[in-house]
Amino acid sequence: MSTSAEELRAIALAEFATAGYAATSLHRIAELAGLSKSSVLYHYSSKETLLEAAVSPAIERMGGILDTLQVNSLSPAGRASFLNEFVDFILEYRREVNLFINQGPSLTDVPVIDQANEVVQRLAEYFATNTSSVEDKMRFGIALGGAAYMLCTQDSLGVQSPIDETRAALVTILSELLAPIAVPAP
Amino acid sequence: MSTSAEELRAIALAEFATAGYAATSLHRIAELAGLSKSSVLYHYSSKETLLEAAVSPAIERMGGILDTLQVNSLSPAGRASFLNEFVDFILEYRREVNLFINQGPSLTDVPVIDQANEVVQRLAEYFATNTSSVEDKMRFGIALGGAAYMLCTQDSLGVQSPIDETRAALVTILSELLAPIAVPAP
DNA sequence: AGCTAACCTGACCGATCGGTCAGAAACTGT
DNA sequence: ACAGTTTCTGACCGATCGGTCAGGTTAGCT
Repeated sequence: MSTSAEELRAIALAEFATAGYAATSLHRIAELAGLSKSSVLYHYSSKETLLEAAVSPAIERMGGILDTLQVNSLSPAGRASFLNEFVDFILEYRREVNLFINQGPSLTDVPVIDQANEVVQRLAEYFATNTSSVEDKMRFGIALGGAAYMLCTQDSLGVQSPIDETRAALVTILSELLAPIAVPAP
Repeated sequence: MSTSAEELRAIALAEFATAGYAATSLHRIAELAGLSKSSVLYHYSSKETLLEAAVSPAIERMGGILDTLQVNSLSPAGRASFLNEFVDFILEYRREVNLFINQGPSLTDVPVIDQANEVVQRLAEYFATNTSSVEDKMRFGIALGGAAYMLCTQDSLGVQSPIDETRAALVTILSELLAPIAVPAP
């Protein structure tokens, strides 16, 4: 993998997440990378391929987390370790998660986005099956969408802090937010 | 105002919020309304005018709420009444808020979006000036972005409830989420 | 019926979109 | 120096974008 390819992937991810996939042109990505549009299409055979390269690592990582979740059941300790894993995930892949959350429902014709939607759906069901309460479902939605939003706009919100402090605060807030969601009796 | 104009406004708002402003074509809006693209441009002289018509009521309403806020200071009672006002606002204008939150930063060249960004900034400062804590700023971001996300995707999250129940749950969750933000001594 | 104004449309415009292709430029190992 | 591969580019294509314009259709008023 050449340096250009990896640089293009990073630029495309940032633009897709902030400006939107459909609203980001290959010309714009090329311009930011200091290349021509043709060069972008040399490294990635289509715009969709570029999107796939940008987001698939995040999908695989989250899929893996959810797989281990089915085995290691819903004990309180399992809950806490899952939350830690999830916070690490969302901190590393904040742009990807923001993209899935905001553009997933409207990009259903793109295969890789469908995979992402399925993963988000699995995550939602993990919480939804354990509660029939409307408030609890809302708690999950606010936690997921809120964390993705906040982490991608913390600059404009005046939040600037070392990542350790961000991580600790996020664990605190999400724990509190999701705590009322009932753990089923064993 | 003809029925077509109001119908176009509603359709455009829904499409702009879900698919994105840049990604939504006038042809698409016309198609959903059962009209031609030319007819859309008869009622609204440009795509930007249509966006303005779609979102300006929400901007004015939120601006009004923030104006009364500066007078009626930061007493705990004022806090609670503000939260109620804000929940009513975000329930009525959930599509508009979702649009501001997700597309505001990337549409700075559109004047009406700049107005919206200023309002969001005022709201952020209302919370930010009362706290220097990183965690508290993050609480505000999660509450704002999370509520906007959850209210616009509650269908796919399996949340279907009467609006009164949604409202009550939202007040509960946001109160809890924002409670730790310190109220300054009088 | 006749006039007016509101409403709607198809044809057309320049610009930009994603994508193709032939070939130039740069780097490699020999 | 040479050949081969990787990297990069400009010219070009059909499709779609937002927007203009001249003219057709409908409705109400006198």
